[in-house]
Amino acid sequence: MGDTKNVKPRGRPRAFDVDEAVGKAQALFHQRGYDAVSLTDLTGALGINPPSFYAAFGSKADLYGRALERYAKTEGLDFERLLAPERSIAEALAALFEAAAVAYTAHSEATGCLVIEGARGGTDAVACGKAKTLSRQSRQVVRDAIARRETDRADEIADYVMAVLAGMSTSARDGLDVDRLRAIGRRASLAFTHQKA
Amino acid sequence: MGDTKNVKPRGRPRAFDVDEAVGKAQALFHQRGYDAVSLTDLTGALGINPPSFYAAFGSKADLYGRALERYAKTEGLDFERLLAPERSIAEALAALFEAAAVAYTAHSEATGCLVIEGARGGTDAVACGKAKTLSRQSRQVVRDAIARRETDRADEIADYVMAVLAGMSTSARDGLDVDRLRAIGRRASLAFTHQKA
DNA sequence: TCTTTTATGTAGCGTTCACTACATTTTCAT
DNA sequence: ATGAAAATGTAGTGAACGCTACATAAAAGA
Repeated sequence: MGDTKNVKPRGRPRAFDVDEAVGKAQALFHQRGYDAVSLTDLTGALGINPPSFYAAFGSKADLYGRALERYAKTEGLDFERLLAPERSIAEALAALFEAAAVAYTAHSEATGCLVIEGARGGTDAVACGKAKTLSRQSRQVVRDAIARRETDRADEIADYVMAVLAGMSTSARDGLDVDRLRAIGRRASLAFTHQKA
Repeated sequence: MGDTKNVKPRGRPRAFDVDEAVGKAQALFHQRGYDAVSLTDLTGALGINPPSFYAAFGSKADLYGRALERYAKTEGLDFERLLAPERSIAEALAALFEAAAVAYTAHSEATGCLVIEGARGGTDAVACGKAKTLSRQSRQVVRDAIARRETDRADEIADYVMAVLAGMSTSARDGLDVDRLRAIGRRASLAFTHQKA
């Protein structure tokens, strides 16, 4: 089972590992952002030449798309789990912000959220659009999870949650350590630990 | 009094108004961000040619610096006033977030905060540094204003305030209208309306 | 072996970028 | 009038960008 490269494809075999390359690209994009990573940077880091790059990935933006997907699977926040329905909203969001604080500072040279930072308009509209799509999907997941508990306030709370995550991502990129980021997250979840109005 | 252009400088007079040009540049940078505004965009918008541009402003990054300063003076949040010591922390921060909601959506084509968005690492390290300097100054003003009331928690609260402002700026750029932004600000200030622990 | 298929390395494409050399024009000071 | 000073328009610089033409190398199928 699993249709991973069992049959040999036919022609000259690829001299580098594609998945590994996507991982390296993900790290570069996360460190410096899409615009600040040039094709020369990428081919240099992968040890390949431009034709091999384009044969394997199509374009810089396409590779970015694969890096985003890989990030979402391997390092992105698991919203479904963190916002599981057995927790109260207060507990769930406190857990979410705590997880964000840890995740956004996990790699000292690649801080913040790749998706959130990528969704900010840069020079390339295609690349930015890919990140925005993922960001919207995340928002939808968050919104739906909240709606199970607070149906009418779901949109408003989702706005707040996305804003807090964006603020924490910004702060992480600004150099705040995990403890200061955690404090921001705890402060942000105070909005739910008391009131009801 | 005031040493505004009274004495005529000597040579050929400038064919355009420099301050007005800084204003146009400020608007362009605010709309698209530093990297996405090319010199061709700038000279086109100002109706001048590159030599006039460089004679007047020195470099793209220098003009950006002047645009940032102009923004801080004309459209930036007046932290000193908003965080005036006669208000409680809860009142002051609620007022700050309310003002941010309005300011960040005041121009439909140039949303968010120019300083915060500019401080995110782009391609140009010099331009980014100028924005970061202003951002740090703002943080210091906020921190000092808070310290007058909550001396030991000033840093932690300042982290939170800057993160909220960054999140609101992100949300504004994402297209949220003033009401949704206001709701985020109100939710964010709930952290201060109750607790004391 | 011989063809087909795919990936590779070399070299360079066209475009856009921020920025300038240079001659000219317009002003003030003498 | 004449020279100095400053800004202008024309035209183009070198560098970096994402990307590609093309011949060659390495594998599988016939």
